[in-house]
Amino acid sequence: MAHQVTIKDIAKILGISASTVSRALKDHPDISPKTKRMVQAFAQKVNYRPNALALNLRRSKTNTIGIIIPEIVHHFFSSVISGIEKVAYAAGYNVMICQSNEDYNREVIDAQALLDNRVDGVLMSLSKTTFDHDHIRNLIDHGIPVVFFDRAPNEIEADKVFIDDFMGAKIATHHLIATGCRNILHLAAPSHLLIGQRRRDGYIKALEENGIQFNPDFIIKCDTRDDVFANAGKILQLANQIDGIFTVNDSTAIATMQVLMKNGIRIPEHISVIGFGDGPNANICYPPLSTVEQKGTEIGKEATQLLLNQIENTEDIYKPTTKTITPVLRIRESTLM
Amino acid sequence: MAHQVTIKDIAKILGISASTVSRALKDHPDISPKTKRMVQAFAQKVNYRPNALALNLRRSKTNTIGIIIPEIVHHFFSSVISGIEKVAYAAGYNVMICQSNEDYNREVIDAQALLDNRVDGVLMSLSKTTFDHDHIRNLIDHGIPVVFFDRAPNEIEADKVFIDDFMGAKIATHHLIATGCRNILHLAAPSHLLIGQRRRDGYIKALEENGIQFNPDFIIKCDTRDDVFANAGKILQLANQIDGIFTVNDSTAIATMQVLMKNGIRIPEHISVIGFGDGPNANICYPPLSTVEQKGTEIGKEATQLLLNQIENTEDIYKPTTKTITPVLRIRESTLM
DNA sequence: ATGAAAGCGCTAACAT
DNA sequence: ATGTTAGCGCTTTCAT
Repeated sequence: MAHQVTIKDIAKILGISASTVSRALKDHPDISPKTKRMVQAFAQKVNYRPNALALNLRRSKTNTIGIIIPEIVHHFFSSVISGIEKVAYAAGYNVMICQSNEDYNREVIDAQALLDNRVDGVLMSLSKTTFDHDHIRNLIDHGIPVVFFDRAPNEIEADKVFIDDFMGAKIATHHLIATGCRNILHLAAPSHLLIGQRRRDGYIKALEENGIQFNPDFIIKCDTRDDVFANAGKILQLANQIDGIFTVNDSTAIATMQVLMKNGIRIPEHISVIGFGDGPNANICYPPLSTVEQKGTEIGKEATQLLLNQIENTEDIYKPTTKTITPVLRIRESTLM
Repeated sequence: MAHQVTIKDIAKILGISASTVSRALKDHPDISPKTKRMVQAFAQKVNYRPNALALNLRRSKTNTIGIIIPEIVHHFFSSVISGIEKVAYAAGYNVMICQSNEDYNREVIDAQALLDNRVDGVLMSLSKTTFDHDHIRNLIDHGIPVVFFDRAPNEIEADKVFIDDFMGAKIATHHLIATGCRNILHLAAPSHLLIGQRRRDGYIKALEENGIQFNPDFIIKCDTRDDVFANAGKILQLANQIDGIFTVNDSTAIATMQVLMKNGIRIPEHISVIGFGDGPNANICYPPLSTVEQKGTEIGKEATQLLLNQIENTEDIYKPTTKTITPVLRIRESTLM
């Protein structure tokens, strides 16, 4: 097992001091060209690599970004990670990932572990069970910048990156209207959830902007596959009054299409259906689902960029920004052209 | 911004030496109960936390596991990460994730970065463009244990964890036969890919074990959604000679069902279909797909366990193991009961 | 142009 | 029972 060669090793072998080696390696002007060449050539030969642990301790800087995420196995979140990873890597940072599993206690421990390891910054999305934010304040108090994505606490001033749910819902509904729909059903998430509320508002706004009277009967709380089956009767009963459906997420849209088609309703000829999310199954279902792309990768990239700005601008006092990413329409075959 | 309190700080305030503080904090028997109480109480009060950077350097041990994975946004791989994360966390380790993006050069850089950071071990799955393994040997030469999952090099002796593709295919085919199928089509991956070959062999073996004559016409190279559409004619032509289809992955199965149903063939009444993978869409498609679960989480857990064994058993020479995870059948509605 | 020494925070011989 | 010292690998003043 090969021992990692250190600056001291090089110094001893070359018969010079460690400080000279250190300087030579980083091209310090004081060092004579001859010494530099010698040291650099030798270092190369023995495959010298600085010990990151020692550097970290010395500089109190790790070039590592911490991530706290509710769950990794989820298309949206894994896309975010992927985006983070890309930008972080390009800037010379590593990523340390913690999964809270939607558990507040775990999130607290994760935050502490990242602090203990002196990560240079933290990107996080709150767990569903997090209502207290002392662990986050603790990070910030210790000078660790935090940027939130997707799920952020109102109580904390920090950079935040969101998808624009309102706009996404509006765009989706506009698309239905533009392709001729006039009576549009919305399958919604409960309105105590922010996304439920925002997407619902976007839907209503789009109707309004097109001079379509909003009909409260055309909103059903129904945001999971099972919900759709439970509400199948209600949906089918409305089927002959409507010509479009906007659902709060893709899996609801897909289940809805299945229920409708099973009952002889053709999509999009009789009813157009549009979802929200653009996960992998939007392409695989039948018919391929028109939907709104949630842009996880871009959210991850943006959040990381904001974090790096903060990490590298240590100078002045930082004014928190909130960035809103506008989702884009993915038109497939479940809506008319 | 709160300065992190150090052992030295505590020592100074309490008027004792740093070593006494250090010992008191870890309940060293030499320290008097009185001093211990004093130190521990004070440490608690000021929320003392050991600096992981200093510990890492001192012990040349980071309690961090490195992961190199081809891509994060992929159900199988993200499940593996999730499994890794669980076991690692329970054992007090953090995870550092690198995404090779199926790029050999990136993989080399990632390996080096993990080495520089002195991770205690590495879990990896090779990128598709990796044919040289010096970067991996480099890790091992420097005493960093490496465990592979899913994609491993034959040339390297190391722990490896795989899903048993052969067995999975056999189980799937057996299930079709057990539910009455006799003429089973296999939509296969190219046989130069290991999984293509192994799954194909499992299919043939199952036929054999049931005394069913293997018909070479009943294997079509077809392993993507687009492939299915391209081969739709061929598949439909065989439709009246067959009663079951085993596909090499789920998306192929789903596309096949769509083609068949569009042509009036009922599933599973006319033809049963079974896939391989059990990604999120197996539940969402219509009809819900019977398939073979690839057990990503379990693979991640097993691999991590093997790695931890190696990290912690530094004593004797290590004899590499290969672990094969047997996949399990997920029976849904695309096959008969 | 180079070297010696101190220090980042912690621990573990080695004193006493 | 406690303190002193040295050292993990590196950088950086401060000499020379």
